[in-house]
Amino acid sequence: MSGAEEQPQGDGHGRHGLQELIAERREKAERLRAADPGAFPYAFRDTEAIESILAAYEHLESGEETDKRHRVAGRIAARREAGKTAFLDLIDRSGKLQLHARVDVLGPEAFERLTSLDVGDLIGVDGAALRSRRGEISLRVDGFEILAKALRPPPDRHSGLSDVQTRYRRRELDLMASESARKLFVDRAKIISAVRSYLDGAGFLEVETPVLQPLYGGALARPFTTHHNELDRTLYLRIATELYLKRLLVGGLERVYELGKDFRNEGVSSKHNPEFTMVEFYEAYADYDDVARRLEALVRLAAESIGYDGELDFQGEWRQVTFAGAIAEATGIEVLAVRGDEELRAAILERGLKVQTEDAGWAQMADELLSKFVEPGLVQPTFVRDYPVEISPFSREHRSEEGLVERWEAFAGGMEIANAFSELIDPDVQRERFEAQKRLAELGEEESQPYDELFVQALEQGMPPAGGVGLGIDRLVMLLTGAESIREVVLFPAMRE
RNA sequence: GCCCCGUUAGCUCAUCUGGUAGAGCGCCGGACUUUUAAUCCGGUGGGGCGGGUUCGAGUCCCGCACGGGGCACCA
Repeated sequence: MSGAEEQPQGDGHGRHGLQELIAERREKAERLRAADPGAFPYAFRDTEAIESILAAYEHLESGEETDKRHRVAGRIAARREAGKTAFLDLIDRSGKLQLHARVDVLGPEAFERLTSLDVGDLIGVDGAALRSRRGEISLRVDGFEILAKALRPPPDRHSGLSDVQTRYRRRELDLMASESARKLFVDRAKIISAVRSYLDGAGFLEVETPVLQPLYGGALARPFTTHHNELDRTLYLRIATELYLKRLLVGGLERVYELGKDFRNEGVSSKHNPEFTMVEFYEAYADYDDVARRLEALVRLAAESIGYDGELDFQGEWRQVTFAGAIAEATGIEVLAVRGDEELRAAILERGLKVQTEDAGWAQMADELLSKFVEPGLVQPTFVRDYPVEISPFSREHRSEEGLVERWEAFAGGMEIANAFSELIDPDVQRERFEAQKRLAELGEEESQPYDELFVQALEQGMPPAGGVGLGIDRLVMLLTGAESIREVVLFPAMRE
């Protein structure tokens, strides 16, 4: 909001701009304080959620009144006056309830005080349930307290906020104006709760590992860099929790998960926010097929938790395709038959596919073929399995396919939502993978893995065979709520200044 | 980083080729004891920022900021 709010001096015109609206509301607040030192109490207790009141009186006939008293608190969303009676709409997190104010119930002074409130003000109400003649469940106002004055007018109550800029930067306005926005973030909370509930129920231990890390790792991405003054050292905001969680398996915690923010210093888009929420879970004595079953069960539970009834089918086992097979089906290129930079480049150019072939190795090109020509078509939940080793530095070699690793990525709605491996547990192979990443770094690859000696030493202590999964929570929420942009499911998404 | 589009009242939107910027909601005053986008009468508020062309710019030109979509990178 602009801070440049100059007052036109003493010319008497220009009366109802924003400054004048605020001034009017401020004067009203002052009058309320002056008239009643007890105005704006510090608490209003023993309220019920509007949702539960609505549910309790479903059976009432139109025009029927009760003497059952309830207390609710919330924001005034609308006001309809009709002489000596008035209706107010009150909203709380759970819903909207109509209030019926009558001068014969409240007396003229309180009635005047109530009807002179502004849309946006917060009140607490005490009253009896009824269903109005027009059929709406309501509360007759027997008493009320003004809890807070809104000095600024709320967004339009019919059309709400449609300017996305304001919706994201001023999420509080979006939430107060839009029931669907409120519902989305309630759903997000339910989904996260379902994820925890599944993992807790399956014997996984929730843990917390460092966000500030001396060395970043566990994914291929550029980090945010920061500095600790007292220790005088560079620290990185984590890009993944992978390496620390695997060290916990070495330590014997056997089943662990962490749900929290990762940070990647890369572009923003409708599917990417620089800080995003990820859950990673690791299971000792399991492989990538075992954890695929877990992901299916976890997502199914999350979908049920919000009553998902969309197009995607999360029942049963999801479809499975192989990395190479999916690419062959979509492009006609058998990537495993042209396993060299030049050979694959030639095959791509021959078909005239729009793929970055300059300065790109076999694995990068193959991965781009997948994300460009396969991923958008993966609408129903699908596992793509058995990736090339070059782009999977922490994944265990495939038990039967040369040059591949036991890794899958899960896709749904044309978007990647999860990534998993049979974890690499052999320290010597892990050293070689780090060496290979180091060579890539020397060639200028910015997203290569730094060598993590402590991690390798941990593997040298003996790590159990394990399956591990990373699931993007924001994308899961997008999928289950039908949101088209990650900014819709993140309360305060990253924006330019 | 590149390309295209957008930015007008507190909110949602209009404004033909350049010529005094309109509406609904809101707000203020009045009427109304079952309204729900309540209604009726009267009043009220404005061109993202910086330059340029022109007698005159919301409108044409240049630059900037922010947003949206696409491309590139990524989960």
